[in-house]
Amino acid sequence: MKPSLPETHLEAWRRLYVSFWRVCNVAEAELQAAGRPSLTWYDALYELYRAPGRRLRMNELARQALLSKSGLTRLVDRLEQEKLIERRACPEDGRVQHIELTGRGVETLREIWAVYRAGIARQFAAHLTEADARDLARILTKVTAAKPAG
Amino acid sequence: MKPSLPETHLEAWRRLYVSFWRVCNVAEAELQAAGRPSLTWYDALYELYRAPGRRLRMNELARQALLSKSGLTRLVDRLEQEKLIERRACPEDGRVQHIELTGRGVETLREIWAVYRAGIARQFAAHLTEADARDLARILTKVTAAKPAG
DNA sequence: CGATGGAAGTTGCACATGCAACAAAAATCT
DNA sequence: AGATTTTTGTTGCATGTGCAACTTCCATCG
Repeated sequence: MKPSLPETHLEAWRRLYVSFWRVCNVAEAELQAAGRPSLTWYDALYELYRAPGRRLRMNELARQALLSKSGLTRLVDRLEQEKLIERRACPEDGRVQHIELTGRGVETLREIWAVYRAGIARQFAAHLTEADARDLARILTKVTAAKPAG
Repeated sequence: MKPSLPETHLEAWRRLYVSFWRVCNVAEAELQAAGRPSLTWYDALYELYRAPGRRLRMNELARQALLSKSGLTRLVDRLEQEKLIERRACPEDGRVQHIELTGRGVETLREIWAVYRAGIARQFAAHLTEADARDLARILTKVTAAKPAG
């Protein structure tokens, strides 16, 4: 199977790639300067925040936070140490750990978000009109909505 | 300064974020399955390939490959070990190292690109019309063209 | 039931990366 | 010229991450 990749599409990917790193690097730098945790913690806390009951199993969280199983184990170790989450044994399945966001976790999530949000606003949103943003979201939804398979 | 970040813009960022990781994760997995180096190597080799004379100084390469100075030192160590680049002392400035892409480096670059390209085509480009890609590139250029400052 | 197979998380290890401290060389200043 | 400052790249250390092997528990099948 020969994948077709016209120059226009390639150029779009390049721009997306650079945009992503531009925003993330700035945000990471600002988070560190502000003494806040990194975007990795944000992603994990945010996924928990969105989840029903503010908790997820390790497996689900790993997939949504884009980490490997082992990577997540260590991340959860750190989050637990900071009392941002709690590990709860699942009564129905002895293998499963429920990771539950604490109040302190929500608080930290908001602190990170304040900084992250500012970075997105300045490095990204400030350059886009309302129409731009709408188009962008519409087009990229086609990518994200598709099955991740190959 | 209060940064404004309307919901539309935020949604656009979220889609971009997920799109990026989707493509990169798949590409990384496929590169590893194919026994090829990672995207980090690709980025470095590609920047060298684009550069006039196919060489750059450590500083420039670090900035373009989005790595820290020390990170790049180690990366260049590995690339040199594989004979994909060569370190050349700069005759005009004793502090500077010119990093020069070798023929073998170009070859490896093409090998990585074949796999990477397929990933982009399937996970990204396949979902976009020509007009989508054009719009995407046009809009994101506004982001990438802006000064990275804050 | 007991045995086999599979799934969920955790650990050992290797490796890649960033920060801070450093060495060497150039630029600047007096 | 000599001293100070700046720039460029490299190293020590700490940290974060993935893969593979392992443990524990559940599911399935005889």
